[in-house]
Amino acid sequence: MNQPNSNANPNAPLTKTMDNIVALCRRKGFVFQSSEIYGGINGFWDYGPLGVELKRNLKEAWWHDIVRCPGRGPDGKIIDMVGVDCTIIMNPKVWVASGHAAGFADPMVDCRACKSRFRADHLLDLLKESKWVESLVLAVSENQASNVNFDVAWVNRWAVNKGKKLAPNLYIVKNPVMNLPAYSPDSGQQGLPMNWLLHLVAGSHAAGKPILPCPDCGGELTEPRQFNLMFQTYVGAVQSEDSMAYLRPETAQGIFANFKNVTDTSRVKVPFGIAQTGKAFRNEVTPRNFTFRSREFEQMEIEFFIRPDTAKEWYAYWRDARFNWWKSIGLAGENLQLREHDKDELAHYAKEGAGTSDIEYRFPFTAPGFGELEGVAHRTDFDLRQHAEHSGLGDKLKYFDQELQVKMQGQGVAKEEIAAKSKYFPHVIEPSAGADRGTLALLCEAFTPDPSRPSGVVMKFKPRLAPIKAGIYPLVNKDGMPEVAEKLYMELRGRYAVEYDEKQAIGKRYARMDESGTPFCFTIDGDTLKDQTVTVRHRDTLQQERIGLDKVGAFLAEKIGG
RNA sequence: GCGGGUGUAGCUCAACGGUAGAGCAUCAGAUUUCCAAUCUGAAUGUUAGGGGUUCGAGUCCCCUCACCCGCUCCA
Repeated sequence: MNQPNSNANPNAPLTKTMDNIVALCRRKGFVFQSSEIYGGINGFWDYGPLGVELKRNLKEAWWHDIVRCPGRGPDGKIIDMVGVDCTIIMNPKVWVASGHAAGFADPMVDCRACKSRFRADHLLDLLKESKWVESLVLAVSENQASNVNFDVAWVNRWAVNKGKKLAPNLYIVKNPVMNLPAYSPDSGQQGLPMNWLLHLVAGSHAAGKPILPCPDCGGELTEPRQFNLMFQTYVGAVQSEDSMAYLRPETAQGIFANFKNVTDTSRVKVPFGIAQTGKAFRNEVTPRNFTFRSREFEQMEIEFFIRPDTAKEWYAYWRDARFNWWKSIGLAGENLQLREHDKDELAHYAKEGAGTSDIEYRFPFTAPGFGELEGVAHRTDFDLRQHAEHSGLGDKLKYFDQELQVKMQGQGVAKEEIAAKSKYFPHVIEPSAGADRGTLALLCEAFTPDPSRPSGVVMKFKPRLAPIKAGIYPLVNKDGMPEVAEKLYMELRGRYAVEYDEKQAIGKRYARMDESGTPFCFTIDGDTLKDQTVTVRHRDTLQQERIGLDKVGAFLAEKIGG
């Protein structure tokens, strides 16, 4: 975000940089820093009067299009979708079952010499790829048949030559004349020969404990430290180990935990989806890039439950449907892309699945790269199985597919087989979107510098998403115009977010509308009083037209849609 | 967490270690006939916060916080 700030020169045209977008968000009341008057708090953001409308519009569009009016699936049938609203704090066993309690805590090590940081569980892999280790292994293996019982003299020789350049902070480079002990597989060291070699050159014998050197410089690493991304809290007034709980790191588990409740009460049948919006919390190591990586954020998640053998088609369906949805709300240009994950970046539960893809937006701070808006993943039956096991419900958590049962009965399948196959754990396609990231993408997409306008910038939100749909203004604050404008405002405000303003010159009011992204202005002028028409001012084109005073509501309904 | 940088009114910036200011924006009144118009007036600061040096600190020193950049991390 360290882009040149065009505000430094008030005469220079505004540019589409993150600094300028953040400044507009602050100035117009889209986004504020949380607890700003106390100096803020890292990784937390508030939405102001305009921002809350924008984010609500995004979430409501999602809820409307996903839960109320989902389309037809790949099977041609109307999609079955219901919603839930689960608590942020759940029984801590949920996070043991989901794997978050263990998996969200990454042990990290730091290099004391060069200050690099690594994941402790990636250390060996990083070392194998390290330049100085490559050189060392080459030097050692060139000079003997076995890399197990090598001569320590060769290691010392490497240390004073190549090692000095490649790994300046390595133990044996700093202590090249030491008498190295004879490490061998029989001396109690565990693991691969690579390990012994690394422990040897890192001076493990001197430190009295097995330590590994820094992949970058060979320096001494700190003990692994836990970086737990889960927010902890306590339930009840007394804090103790027993009362410890977590703020959810994702909303998905509330859906899985309620799977049985929903199927028992709502008459949904596989394939069907459960949708939820809500806050989630992660102690990110580095909150960065405005609201993009916040520690408190809101998700819009669907868990779509399917027969395992239909995973491919449903995965493809949701991937494309979600991509098109983001297009439909205004992220239509080249800044939106769909990216299929490579196998090696898949989450543990998705390795065997039909795939994972990200819907990504090119934010000013990621450009020319992209940042994730939504992930669509085939989660297999991992979560339901985990909850079946950890809750003790076992097979009771399985879905009973009566349609399948009837079908198999018709085919004359054996009774035992029908009993076994008609109860199963459905697989899951999970489209998981970020509401705050979506809002941020809408803000970035809308931000359009325009030197020809007094405001210098116009926020081109689609009417459906715009925080304010229309401004209703008397051209001048007299001659009966305010009365007519106020009456129109009172008629419209029950249905639409509209604004009434009678102060200052009309040009100033239009300019403010450009910055808040209001797509239409209805201006009551002298002619209105004669022929009952008003001027419509279009934000994007600056063009004006006249329509009947009684047509304004229908005009908005048509333009906003939905 | 590590390293580097930044922090003065809503914004953009001034102020030699010696009384914190300007422009724009905002608000009020007047004016008015379609794009930040004009006139008059008003409000605005614990100089990020705390401590220290000094007769005196926005300015020098230390600590904390926040933000930015790089590293790291990112189910």
